[in-house]
Amino acid sequence: MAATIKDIAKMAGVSITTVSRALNNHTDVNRNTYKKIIKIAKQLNYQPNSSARNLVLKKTNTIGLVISGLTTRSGHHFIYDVICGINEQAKLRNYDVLLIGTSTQQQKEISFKDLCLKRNFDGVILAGVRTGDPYIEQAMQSDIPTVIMGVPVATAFCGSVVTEDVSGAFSAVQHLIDFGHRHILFINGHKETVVSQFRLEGYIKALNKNGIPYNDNYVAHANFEIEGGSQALESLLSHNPEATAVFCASDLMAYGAMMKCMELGFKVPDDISIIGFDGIDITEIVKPCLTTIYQDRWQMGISAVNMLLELLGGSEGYIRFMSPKLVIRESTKMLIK
Amino acid sequence: MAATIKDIAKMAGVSITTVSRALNNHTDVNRNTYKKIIKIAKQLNYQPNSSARNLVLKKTNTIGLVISGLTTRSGHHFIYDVICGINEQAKLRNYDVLLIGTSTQQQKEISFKDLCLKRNFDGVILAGVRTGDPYIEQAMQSDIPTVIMGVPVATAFCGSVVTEDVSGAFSAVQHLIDFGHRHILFINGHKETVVSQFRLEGYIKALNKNGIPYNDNYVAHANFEIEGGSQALESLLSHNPEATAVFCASDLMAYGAMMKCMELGFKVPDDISIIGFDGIDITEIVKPCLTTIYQDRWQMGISAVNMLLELLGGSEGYIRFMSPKLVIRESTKMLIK
DNA sequence: CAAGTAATCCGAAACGTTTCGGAAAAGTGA
DNA sequence: TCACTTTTCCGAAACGTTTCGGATTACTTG
Repeated sequence: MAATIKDIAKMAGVSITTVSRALNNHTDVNRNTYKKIIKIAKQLNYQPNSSARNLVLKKTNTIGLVISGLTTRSGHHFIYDVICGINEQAKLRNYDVLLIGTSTQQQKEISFKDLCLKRNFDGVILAGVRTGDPYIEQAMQSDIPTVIMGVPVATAFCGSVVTEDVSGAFSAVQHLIDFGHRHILFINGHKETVVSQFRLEGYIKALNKNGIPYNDNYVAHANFEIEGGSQALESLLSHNPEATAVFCASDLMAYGAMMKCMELGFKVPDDISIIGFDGIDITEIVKPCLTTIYQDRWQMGISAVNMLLELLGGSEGYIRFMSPKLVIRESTKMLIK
Repeated sequence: MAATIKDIAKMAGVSITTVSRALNNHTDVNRNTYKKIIKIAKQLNYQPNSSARNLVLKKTNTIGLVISGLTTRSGHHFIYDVICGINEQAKLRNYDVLLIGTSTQQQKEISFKDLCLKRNFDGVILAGVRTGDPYIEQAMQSDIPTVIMGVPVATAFCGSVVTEDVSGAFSAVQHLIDFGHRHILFINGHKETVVSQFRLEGYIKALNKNGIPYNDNYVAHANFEIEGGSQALESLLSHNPEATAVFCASDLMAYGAMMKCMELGFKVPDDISIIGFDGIDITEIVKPCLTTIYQDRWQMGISAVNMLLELLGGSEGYIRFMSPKLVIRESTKMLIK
């Protein structure tokens, strides 16, 4: 069906070796035969068979993008941009991206190494994993170049890109404190996720720095989604009516919290200030616009690809920290005593 | 490095033929040698080299997911779910998904056929294309099994899954009419997209059916995004202050319109009813919750994969219509005279 | 003109599979 | 025991590339 190198060789009256060398721009092929070969290749609409190529080159130019929890509802707000960034950058660097959705459950059914080996990935980017997910350990122990997103690890073949969650959370809380708030609730993500502990750390740090005692009753764990934020807020507020501000570990939870506030008759930001985390696009749009800690997800994707290519080039893994940025909008307000 | 079939053959003391046959569960291999081979394979953590396999089998078990405009802002609200559906279903049917972002521009740089040939896709799902995009024609003319999303075409190797935009738009407008509205604005998507013409058709149909004259000044074209909806509404409303309802060809534009309404001092739905299209997740959440025409994007992804596999099985392409559903929420209201 | 060098080319092996066409060994029935 | 089948195995070719190691031819240069 499709034209092969043999067809070209036959038509050009040369050996397949010469065709291969011409097509790959090697030096020792005559200018004229080169031209002839290129012309025939064009004419036959020749495209090299990648399977054959990969086989002999032992390189697929494909990176596996393994995403755990790809299909969780609302996941798109965060991971989509990462995917786009990866996709763009990979294309730029001449790599293809093979998308593989997985889950904590499925990770138990097929090992990370098997998953990758079977597909001959040159390297893989692993995202969406939670603490305790098998693939984290397995990736670190395998010799497949891998960059893990969101989990700070570094080995010979394994790097990571993570946001500075501690400082992000810190600046969120500091912002609220700067606005005069002292009773600050914290709706964190689920415990099994690495970022949650860091964000808690940042929360506590900011409190400490400002001489505000940490109160365990002020923090709740939810699932990063709207409903979770909504429920958590209701519970937290009923036990701590003195609170005037809440820091949410995701924008979606922040919206959930905000809706619940309105439902309960509190105005945002007049009665209660709310700050989110992520900087998803609707924060710029839905009123009141959400003050948040913005993560450049697109750039995270780009960085991941770049790091992976460094690993492929032989360098050791490291941790790339991305600093999130405080974006002040309408959902936080100076506290009036 | 990685174990090959040869290694197993050597260890088991049999030929590679036998190993291959055992691994592929052929019948003519002795029960005991079979067991021995399987055991050694496990022990060596053998995974077949897919490049070699693809080469001889002339089949990659990979489908190309070619998405034009993957990286457009806010695109995630729609396409993400489609991707997830495709991903899940492909995995279920034992196919891998290779993601390729493209654009109208890039389509001019490399032909659809070359793009696919180079990667040895078994088949392709093409999404996000606009009328006039080169890949539509090229896909239809190539012999690569392809399903196109959103463009109703059908050839021997080419099918499509599309939503019934006409009836979707019709029921949106009918809903507004049922609520007593007669002056109904329409903020459509850009003209270059296929769905836009169908939605306009549905809009007009509903008007006609109810004896309402069509007014060209009532319809504007925008870019499917928030800002577009916002601008379009302002312009439309300033010229047609008698309007009491607006139908938007995307939820995002509906939100843009809604924001602008609020800004202009109109209440939604009290002063103006708004209905969107798509049913993205925030329509359930952001107040007032948006009445909309819901498209099951996940199911569209699944259907696309299923159709592609039918094409791969040798059947002819056809058009799969998905019916969108009217979901009545808070942004539309009975008109009080 | 001889000898050395540069420019072009090619044969064959290799990559890791699958599979065709048989061959050897073992079992069957008379 | 013989002729036949069945069971179990294997050699070799093929898939479409790349590349090593040389071979041929043409060009220099003194």
